[in-house]
Amino acid sequence: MFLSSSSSSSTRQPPPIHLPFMLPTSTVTMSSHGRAFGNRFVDETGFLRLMPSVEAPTWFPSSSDETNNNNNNHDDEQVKISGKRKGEDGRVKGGDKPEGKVRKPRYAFQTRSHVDILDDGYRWRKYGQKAVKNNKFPRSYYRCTSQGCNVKKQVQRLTRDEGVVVTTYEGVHSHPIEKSNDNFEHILSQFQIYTSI
DNA sequence: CGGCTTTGACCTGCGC
DNA sequence: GCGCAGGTCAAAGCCG
Repeated sequence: MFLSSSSSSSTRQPPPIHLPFMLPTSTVTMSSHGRAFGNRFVDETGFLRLMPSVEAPTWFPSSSDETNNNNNNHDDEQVKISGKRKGEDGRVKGGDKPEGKVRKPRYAFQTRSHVDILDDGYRWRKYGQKAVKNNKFPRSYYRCTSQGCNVKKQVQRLTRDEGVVVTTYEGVHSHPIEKSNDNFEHILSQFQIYTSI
């Protein structure tokens, strides 16, 4: 089908970009080892910036989408919340897990890079890929491989700006980060290298 | 051989 | 009610 840029198939993983943040529990202070980014994470010119959804956690209320039109300043290529389903027979299909109606908060941000996989220090397993309407790049779905950790993330590249990757996290890790990655300066410099090409 | 990716099928919610 | 789009499952295949 469609390959999402250089990252797929032939060789397993391209050199990943390391993102040392921990998932926030309530608001959006992304932090890594005590280092807070706040929402001045970077911007337009830049490599990394928070999506509006991040700054407004009410983006995904428990009951489907009643408020998802509040913050519709995402582009047409927004990361859209939807999909809700009740499992029957305990089998889960489509949508997300049947953990009642409580939807886990999602946090989305953009990065400018030519690789899709942002290595945030956790181990992820890909469980799906879907073509998205109005987007020539597919969206990839990942789940944290750590036992008992239900965190998921979606990765999608924008059609309009192929250099931009939108990553959406859902849930909070229930375990410590698996790889050590502090040195955020180094990481930022990586982004600069990527963007300045 | 185990872990991971790929990919088609399936399920659900939403809009018309 | 129907069709579409998004999200997940699971079998098969690949790779280290």
